[in-house]
Amino acid sequence: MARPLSEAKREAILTAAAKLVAASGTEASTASIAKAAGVAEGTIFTYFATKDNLLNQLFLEIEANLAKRMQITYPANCSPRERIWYIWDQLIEWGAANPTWCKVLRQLKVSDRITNETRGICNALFRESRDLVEQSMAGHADPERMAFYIDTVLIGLADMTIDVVVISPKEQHEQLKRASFDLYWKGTAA
Amino acid sequence: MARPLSEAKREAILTAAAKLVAASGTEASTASIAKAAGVAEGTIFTYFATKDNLLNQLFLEIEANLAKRMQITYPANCSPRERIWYIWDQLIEWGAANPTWCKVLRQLKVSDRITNETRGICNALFRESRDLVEQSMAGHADPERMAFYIDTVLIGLADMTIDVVVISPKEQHEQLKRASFDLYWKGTAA
Amino acid sequence: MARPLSEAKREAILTAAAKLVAASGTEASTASIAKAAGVAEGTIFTYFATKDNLLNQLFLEIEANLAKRMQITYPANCSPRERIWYIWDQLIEWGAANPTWCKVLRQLKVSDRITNETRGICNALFRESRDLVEQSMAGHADPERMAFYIDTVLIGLADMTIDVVVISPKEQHEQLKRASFDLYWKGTAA
Amino acid sequence: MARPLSEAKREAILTAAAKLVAASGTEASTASIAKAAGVAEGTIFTYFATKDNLLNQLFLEIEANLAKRMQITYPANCSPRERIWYIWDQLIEWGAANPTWCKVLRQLKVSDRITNETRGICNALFRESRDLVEQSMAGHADPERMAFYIDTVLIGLADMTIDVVVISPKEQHEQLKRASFDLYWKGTAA
DNA sequence: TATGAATGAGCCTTCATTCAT
DNA sequence: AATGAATGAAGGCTCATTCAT
Repeated sequence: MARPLSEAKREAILTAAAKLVAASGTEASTASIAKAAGVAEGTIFTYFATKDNLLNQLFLEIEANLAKRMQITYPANCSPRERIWYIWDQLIEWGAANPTWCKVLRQLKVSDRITNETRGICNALFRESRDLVEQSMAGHADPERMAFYIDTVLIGLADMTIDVVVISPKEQHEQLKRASFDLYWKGTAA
Repeated sequence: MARPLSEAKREAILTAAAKLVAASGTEASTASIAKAAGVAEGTIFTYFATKDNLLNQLFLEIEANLAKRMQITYPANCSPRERIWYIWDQLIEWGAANPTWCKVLRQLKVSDRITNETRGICNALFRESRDLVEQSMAGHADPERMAFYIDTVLIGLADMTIDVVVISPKEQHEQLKRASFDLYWKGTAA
Repeated sequence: MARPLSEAKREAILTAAAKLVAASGTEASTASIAKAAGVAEGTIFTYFATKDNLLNQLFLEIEANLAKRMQITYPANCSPRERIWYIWDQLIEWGAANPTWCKVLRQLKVSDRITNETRGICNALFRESRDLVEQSMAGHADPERMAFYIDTVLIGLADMTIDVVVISPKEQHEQLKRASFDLYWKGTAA
Repeated sequence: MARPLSEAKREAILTAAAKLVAASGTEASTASIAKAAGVAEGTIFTYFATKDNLLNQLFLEIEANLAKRMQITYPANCSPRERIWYIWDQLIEWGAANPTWCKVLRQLKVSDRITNETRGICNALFRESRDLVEQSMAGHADPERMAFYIDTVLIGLADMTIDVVVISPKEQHEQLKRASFDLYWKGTAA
């Protein structure tokens, strides 16, 4: 079969799925997703072979969007600390701007319906950004702890911050962003 | 009284539920839980009125267990830093010793089947420990950021650490515990 | 097994069953009946082998009670019309006094859980009264229609009357009883 | 549109439901109805939202069918007695021709699964016929007893007659119809 | 005997997926 | 390609009945 006709329809399905998975997790039914997307129940299956496939694609799409946001061209003469700050800023702003996607990620990250293959692809998406972070952290943090600081703490702390930002009044956002960045930078100092 | 309700059976059901929810989330079927518990399908409902009730009780039971572990009597002449270290140590050790429960918590925390009432009760369970932490952090961290540091970061960072500890070889545990504690303590310094 | 110890308990179960069957038909659960009777769920089955057995006994008991009420010693020098009137009066008064039992009969008469054997026994209970009625009607009604008048119409018309009486204010009872008796007597005249 | 909802399938389900409800009352399972209708278990629920809904629709459909049969155009110069006779004739013939439906009505009339709304709609269906009956009875019966004669006795007596007709050999039908009509007409005379 | 926990078949309903239109 | 009716395997839960206490 050729590529399905309507990219718009595919997006509509993914958008609807995001809304419903954010609210109810993977238990959101395909029928409810179809309805929210304004398409017929069967149409979902011409764009996604199975529900699991839809969930994996949704996960992938959101992660890809975030990964793209992380691909930053740093200003010239930028200190390592500033670089990390840029990354940090992008992460939090992305989360604040896309709270539904954040919820989806939280739901899907713990679901066994997301395959290891999908998870692998996502990791690859962030490889480049990750390496840039590692370079920026090189002179700052203990090399032995580097993997822990980057692969576990960075995203995790940002996630937490986003969670709080999303439910806080706007005037506190900047301050929270600062607090969490400080925590990260000072905490990871050798 | 006829056969009394068996606490052992209740525990068997909760244990089976923990194992299956850890793996598959709330989609674990009551039938599969019953089977894993070595109990008839109907028996589940003499101990728990509904599946949601079972999930909430499971959540509560695990949180209560953790809360109990947090109730620490500090050694005399203990510095604030050492107090936080004791807390930290308990958290990570609990997680390392109960990886299944950790997974269950992660699954259930994002599920809308856990009621607000249940969440409220759990918060209350940790109130005392939380206040002790706040006292210990009083001279150390910026008061304005205290809530963020304690309510969001402390548990979150510990969770992350546990996740890593659980999948790491034993000889790295101590080192990971140190790394994450350092991160927390240094990061939260005013 | 000897006769169960407590006749009172048996009656309690039947009374509870009557109340619940009147309201919900045979779908009333044995558990709900046990609860209403103030006995344990299992106890029902030491008095009645199965639920169907309980229902049949209930039917039988109520019919027997009604049959007993029908065994009338007529006043001397009583005209046929007056005899039928006595019967009629007893029927309606019994129904007005026992609305729950009436509802139970209506439910159980259409249920296939009441066996033919039970129905046969009930018919036998009314044999004597029936024959008295037939004698009284002998000079009044067309013999060819007698069976229809007695076996079908008499009870049926009385049932209807009872239904109306039960939901009517007391001051209309006498008048309704008269209306339906007139209908029967005049209608069956040859 | 994809496959349209099939009126034939809807009828098949209702027909199967009628057969099984006639025999076993509302305890007839949806699975057994689906099987008897030659349809998948789930299909029942694309035609009827719930089992209760199916039962109510079934009741409604049968009552509507009967109501339609009651809408009679009387021959010109027809005496009141003859009019009632026409009604009577239609009622009994309908019952004799549709014994299963009669049983269904008897089962459902006593079930609390039939809502008051459904009962109200059914009453409305018969309003017109009822008024015609009242006009025909106007010079014949005591006005004070009119409601009782029409709303309670007419249908009730017809039901009884049908019950007997259904189990009687064909050559007795006419005679039974006559007997019950005579009973009604003579019995209701002022 | 009385109790009520235990059982597992069965109930109504939902749901991912298929397929006729 | 799009539709939504059709399917039948689960799913959560109920219930008559059994049986350990």
